[in-house]
Amino acid sequence: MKRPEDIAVFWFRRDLRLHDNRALTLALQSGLPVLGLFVLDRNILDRLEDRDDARVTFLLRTLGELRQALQALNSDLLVLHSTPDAAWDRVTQKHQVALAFWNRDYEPYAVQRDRGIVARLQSQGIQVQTAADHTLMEPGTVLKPDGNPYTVFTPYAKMWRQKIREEDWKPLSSRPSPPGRWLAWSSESMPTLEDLGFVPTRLTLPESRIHRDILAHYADQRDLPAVQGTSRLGLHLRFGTLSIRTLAQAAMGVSDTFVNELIWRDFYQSILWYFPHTTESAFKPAYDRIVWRNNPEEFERWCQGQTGYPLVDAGMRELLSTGWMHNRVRMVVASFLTKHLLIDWRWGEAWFARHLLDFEQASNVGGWQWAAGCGNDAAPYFRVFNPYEQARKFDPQGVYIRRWIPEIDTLTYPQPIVDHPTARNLALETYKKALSGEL
DNA sequence: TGAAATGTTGGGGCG
DNA sequence: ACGCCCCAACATTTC
Repeated sequence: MKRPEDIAVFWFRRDLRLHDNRALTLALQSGLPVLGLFVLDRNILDRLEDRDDARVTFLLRTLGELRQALQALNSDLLVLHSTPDAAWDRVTQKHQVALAFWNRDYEPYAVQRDRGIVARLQSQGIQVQTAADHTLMEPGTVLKPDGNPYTVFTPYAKMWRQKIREEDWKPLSSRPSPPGRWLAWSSESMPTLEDLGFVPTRLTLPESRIHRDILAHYADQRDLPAVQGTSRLGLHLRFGTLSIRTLAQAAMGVSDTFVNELIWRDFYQSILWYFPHTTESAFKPAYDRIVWRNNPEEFERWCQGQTGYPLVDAGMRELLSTGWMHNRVRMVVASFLTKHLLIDWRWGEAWFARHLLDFEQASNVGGWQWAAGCGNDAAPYFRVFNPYEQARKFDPQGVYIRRWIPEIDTLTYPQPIVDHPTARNLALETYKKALSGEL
């Protein structure tokens, strides 16, 4: 009987591509035949609220493409629907695994999951190697001179720009040297959407193309929700169908404003890595004393785009209709929920997490805490967006608003849910109370 | 990556 | 010509 061959396993997670993939390149350089693995994680999928969650459609479509690409190389992609622990047990029982590779993930759930898998594999004598791939400067590489993490963006960005080197933002050459080889085999079939209990989304999924003209005009156009002035690539960065380095290379020297947004992305990854409790509680503890009104009917009207504030409703309807919302409008609706309606930012964070195709936990939590005023380097609490002013400034012709609220000029459009000056003053009072210590 | 309130300035109408 | 008032425009402070 032939002795089974030592193999390497590459665990795909949020890096669903073959090119410019750091840990995958390491795996292919190991000299061992590489088996590609993806786990449809029950811990995650079972908690999704919507059976037509567009991200599951996207995920399965992408896995299908990845699988085809590997089949063209006389290999395959092993896709298992289970918990990561059980999936790895199955892989190590079937194959003689000597090495395991993956790219690091900085979210609290992923950190805990990976810690468990590392222990499990090491106890079986399997060596684990990880790499930095998801960010340009991964958490831990941009620190204050005293070694502590930055909590304010501006000095972080300054240090980020000082520290970054060409190898941090240049994509890897598409052909690793040595070329490496994939394990020659054929897997059982891949689970379908139906197998997982999901149905196809009705939403249109964005492409991963980088438009150079959008980058070139980014600084001037990014705040206009009626215009296609932003990259809309978040979904692809989240699943790794677009390499962050490919995007950075396109933006470097073209749009400093856009690069700044990539720094915000790294910044929030670092914040979540060093302060994982911020998914649950305010970065600034005093803000956990805010007495939210948390009116469920008002929350529902916010969710459905029925607040009677045109810019807010346009944004919330855009989110439900497309799985995406313009960033300027994200700030407006977040300010409105937390300040005008005095609803806990976690409610809004959860709604965005459920509906945004480009949902990224670090950016979502960071952004919501920023808007609520309770985050690191946040907007001061007294900075209350006026939805009418924001519309006047950024949608002066009302093009965006009319696109999403065709009934704007009819009687069917609701009256404002709250009066702006009244709501503003109540928000200021409520925040002030929480911060002054009285209750 | 704000908006409102308050303060200052300067031009024009008018007695 | 001058002082006074009004108010828009801009600047500063406050929330």
